[in-house]
Formats: sequence, C-alpha cells, structure tokens
Amino acid sequence: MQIVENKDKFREALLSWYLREKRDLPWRNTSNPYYIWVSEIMLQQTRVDTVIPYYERFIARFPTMESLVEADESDLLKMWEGLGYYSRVRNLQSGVKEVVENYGSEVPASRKEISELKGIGPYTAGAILSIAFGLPEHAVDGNVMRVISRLLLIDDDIAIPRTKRIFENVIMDLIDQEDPSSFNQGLMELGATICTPKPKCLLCPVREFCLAFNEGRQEEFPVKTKKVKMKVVPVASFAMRNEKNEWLLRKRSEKGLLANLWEFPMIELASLQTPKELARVECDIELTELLSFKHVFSHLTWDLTCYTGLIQGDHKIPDGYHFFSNKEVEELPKPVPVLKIWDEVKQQLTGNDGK
DNA sequence: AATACGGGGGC
DNA sequence: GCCCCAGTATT
Repeated sequence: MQIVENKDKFREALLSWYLREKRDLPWRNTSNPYYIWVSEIMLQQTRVDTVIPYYERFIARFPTMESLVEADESDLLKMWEGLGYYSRVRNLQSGVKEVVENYGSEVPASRKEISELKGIGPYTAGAILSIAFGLPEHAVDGNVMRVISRLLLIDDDIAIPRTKRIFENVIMDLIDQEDPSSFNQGLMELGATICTPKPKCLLCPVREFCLAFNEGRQEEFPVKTKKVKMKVVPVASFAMRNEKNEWLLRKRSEKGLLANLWEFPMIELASLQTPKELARVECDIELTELLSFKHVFSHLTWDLTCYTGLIQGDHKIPDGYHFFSNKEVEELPKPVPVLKIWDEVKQQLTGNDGK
C-alpha cells in the first residue's frame, strides 16, 4: 500500500500503534513545556534509558524555570555529571533565562521565536511545539530519518546537512493535524524500538506501507557515508595530595572540551617536550603509576596514564589550581575519566586504611 | 560543509 | 572494533 495515496491509513496505523504500545516515560506524564524542554535537551544524542534518572533528579531539583535561572553553574554541571555534552545545560539555563525575562515565563509557541532560544535547534523546536503545544511542526531526528528513508526509499546521504530538509518537507506533508504530538513521537518510538538499525520488520505496525520492506532492502537504509577515524591523544594525569591529605585539582577552561569541569592536572604528552610544561610537572616529587585507560570521546580518544604522589614541604601552586579535601573533591563536577581516576584513588585509600 | 562537543549500549 | 543515539553551535 502506497503512503502517498493512503496518508490517512498510514497515520491511523502509526497512531493506534503508538497510543497502544508507547513506553511510560516520565516526560510523557506532563504537558509542562519547561519539562518537555528539559527532556528534549537531555535526549539530544542520548538514549532514553540513560536520560530517565537524570531527568527525574533535574526536575526534582529545578521544578520551575525560575529555580533553574537562579542555579550556580557548578550545581548545574553536577546535575549533568556523566551525561555529556555539557554545554547543553549552560544553553538550557540561558534559554530558560530568556523566557523568564522576555516572555513572562511563558515558553513561546512559534518556531521563529522558540528557535532563537539558546540550545534549541530545528529538531528541538519542532519537538517542543508539537509535544507541548500540539502544533503540526516537523521534528526530524536520526530515528525519523531512518524510518522515513525506509518507508519512502529515500537514498540521499543523511550525513549531508541539507538532506534533512527533504525529510522535514515529507513530515510537513504527512503529519497528523489532529495529534501532531503522537505522530512525531510515534515515528521516534518506532525508530527507537522497531525500525532500528537492524530492523524488526515483523513487529512493525506500518510495514505494509514500507517500500524498503516490500523490496527486502530495509537494511540498505538510511544511506550514510562513513566518518573519518579519530585522533588518539596520549595524556598524563597527576593525582597529587599534600601532607594534609588534600588533592590538587584545577578547573578546565571555560571554552572547549569539558568546559568548566574539574580535573587532576593533566598534559598532552606531545607538549611534555617543551621546557615550560616540563618544569610545571617536574618538582622533585616521587610519582607512582596509578592506572592507565583509554577514554573515547566523539571526536578523539585520550590514552591516559595517571600518576600519584605526595607533595611535601613548600611548593608554588600555579594559578587556577587548588587543594581540596576528600569531601570537597566529591562535590566538584567532574567528567567521567576524572571520576574513574577518583574512584581508583578512593580504592587505594580504603585499601590502606583497611590494612 | 565540516568540525567540535560526551558518554554509553548493542553487536 | 564500529555504529548510533529524541542534535546544536561554531567555523
């Protein structure tokens, strides 16, 4: 059965399946646009199962837009710790602040206005508009491109940004005017649970409409070109304590990777050649190797070796560095590789105490 | 158009 | 290992 000649039947099949089978997710029990907004930011490039506990904690801690606006950045980052893409939470606060100050705490319900808010791109705009306000707007994410490319045999390369416009146009033509929320969420739910990279077509509620399935070519879609292999960066990290059992950490730059999160001092080994960097880490201190591991980011890999040692007597501490007690270290927002090091440090401590 | 930006789960 | 995830901002 062709979709283009049976749009109403397709909508009916998708919606009835979605309304019957949809997962019970925390953000599906609210119509508060702010809560929908928070969930959509968290769900960017992040799986549902990962998001759920973060969403629950975040809403409990910042139940209103006003409460979020007042939060310190370190508290925000602590709530986001381990979730990744940390600029998302800064942008979220910035966007919410704009709404509180310029829109009387009412999330604007037009694509033009909502798209001007920090952190809200084409997908998130459509998601909030359709889910929170019931407006017929496209919300094209990776799921939707995979589902639609199979349904309609669209073989344009989804790695090319301009290709997304094709899918947005298809959705605007296909979207259910009565229930745009369930339509958009239904497509995403389908992509997340059935029309997965390895599709489970026998469970699919709309397979009779699917051109790829009819030709047995579902695994050929979507078409996506390969990406370049990423860089491996050797880094050395130093978990140093003083005679008061305080640990030396520094706040990362406010720009770039893991911005404003805390770490044990760390250098890329290539830069260890320079005398300046050498001087910083060589202070006549005895170092022992603590652990080594690789940490994979989206665009690079750290090949990390961490050393630990005791700083005795007087040493000049560079600007931006600070000694923290165990309890204070615990409370700092840290990226996952630093959490791994900290876990190892704590194990060593309890091991020593136990013996 | 290409790149930066986290982290984890599935195979 | 590789792929991909309810993407956006910057260049």
